[in-house]
Amino acid sequence: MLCRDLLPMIALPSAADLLDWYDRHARDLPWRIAPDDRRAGIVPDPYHVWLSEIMLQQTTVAAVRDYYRAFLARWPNVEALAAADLDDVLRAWAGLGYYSRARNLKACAEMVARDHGGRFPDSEDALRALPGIGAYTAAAIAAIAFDARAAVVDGNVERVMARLFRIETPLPDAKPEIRAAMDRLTPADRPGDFAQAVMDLGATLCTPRRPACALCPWSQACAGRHAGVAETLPLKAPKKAKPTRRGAAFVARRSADGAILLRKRPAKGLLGGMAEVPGTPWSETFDPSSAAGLAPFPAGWRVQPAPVRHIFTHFHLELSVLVADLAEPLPLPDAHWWSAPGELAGEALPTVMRKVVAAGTG
DNA sequence: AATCCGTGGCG
DNA sequence: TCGCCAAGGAT
Repeated sequence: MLCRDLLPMIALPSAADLLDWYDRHARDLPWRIAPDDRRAGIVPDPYHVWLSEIMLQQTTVAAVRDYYRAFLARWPNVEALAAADLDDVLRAWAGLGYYSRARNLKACAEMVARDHGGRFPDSEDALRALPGIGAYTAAAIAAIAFDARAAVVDGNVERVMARLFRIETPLPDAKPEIRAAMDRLTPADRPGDFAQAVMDLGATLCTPRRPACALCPWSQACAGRHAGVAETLPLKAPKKAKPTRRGAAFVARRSADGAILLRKRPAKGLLGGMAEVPGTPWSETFDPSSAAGLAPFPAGWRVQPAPVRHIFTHFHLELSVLVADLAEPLPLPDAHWWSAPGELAGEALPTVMRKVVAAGTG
C-alpha cells in the first residue's frame, strides 16, 4: 500500500455530509427558506434572493439585516422598486456602502420590470446580463431561487475549497481551480442549500482565523487540515499600502434652526449620487493650513480641533472640518439645499459625511 | 489585469 | 492601533 505509506487516508468530501450538517445547523436568516421548509417544497421569492444577495456583496450579515427588512417593507416587489425614486433608494441605502450597488439595484429592477415582465430570469447567463449581477450573484440566484446546479463561489467558498483540497496557489490565480472544485462538488439535488451550506460553513466554522475543525463535517476529508496548513489557506497576493488623502469640509449652519447646507455628489464614482457638505477635492498633496482660504463663501469659519478620519477601500482620508454659523440667509448655491436637524437622518449621507456633520455640530 | 468602489467588527 | 476581511461588480 504505497499510498498509505506516503499519505494519510483522506476521505472524499461529499455534498451529502455537508447537507446533513446544514439540515441541523443552518442559520436563521430573514431571506432564507429553512432547510425543512425548502425540502417540503417551499420556494424562495427570487426578488428576496436577489435583494439579499446584492446587499450581501462584501457586506456582513449583521450589517445587512435591518436594511433588508426596511427595503422589503418599503418596496415589497420588483415592480415597486422599479417605480421608486433613485434618490429615495440612495437615502435608504445610506450607510451600507458601495453605493453603486444601490444605483445598479434600481437599474436592475427597472430592467426586470420592463424587459422581463417583472420576473427574474432563471438562467445564469440571463441573470449575469443584469446590472449589478456578476458571476457570484448570478450563480447564487440561479441555485437558491431556481434550483439550478450552479457553482456558487464567494470568499467563503474560496477559503473552504482552498483548505479542503489544499490548494496552495495564491489568490487570485487560484480562482479557476477553486471554481472547478466547487463545480465538481455541487450536487444536482438541492444545489441552493448546498451553496448556502458551504457559505455557512465558511462563516461559522471554517473561519479565516482559528477554524473550528473539530466541529466540521468535512474535517476527515480536509487535505489542508491533514497537512496542518488549513489555517494558512488560502494564500493571497500581497496588498498595496493605502495612501492618505486630505481635504477640507465646510459645515455651514443656519442660525435660525441649525439646518446644515448640503449638496449632491456627481452621479458616478466615489460615493456617487450621495449627499455631502461643501468641501475641497481630496488629494495627497492637500495642505490643511490652506483650508480656510478655500471656503465656498466668506463666513466666520472656525477650524475644528480634530480632523475626521475615515478609511475607504483604497485610501485613508483626513478631513479638516470648518464650521460657520450663518445669521443672514444665504443665496442658495446651485444644487445645494438646507437640511434641518430633523431631516438630516433621512438624507443620503454616507458615513464619512455623518462623521463630518457630527464633528461640526457636536 | 489592475484598479476603483464603503463600512464595521474582529483579534 | 492596525491589518484583515465580509454572500463582488464594473471598467
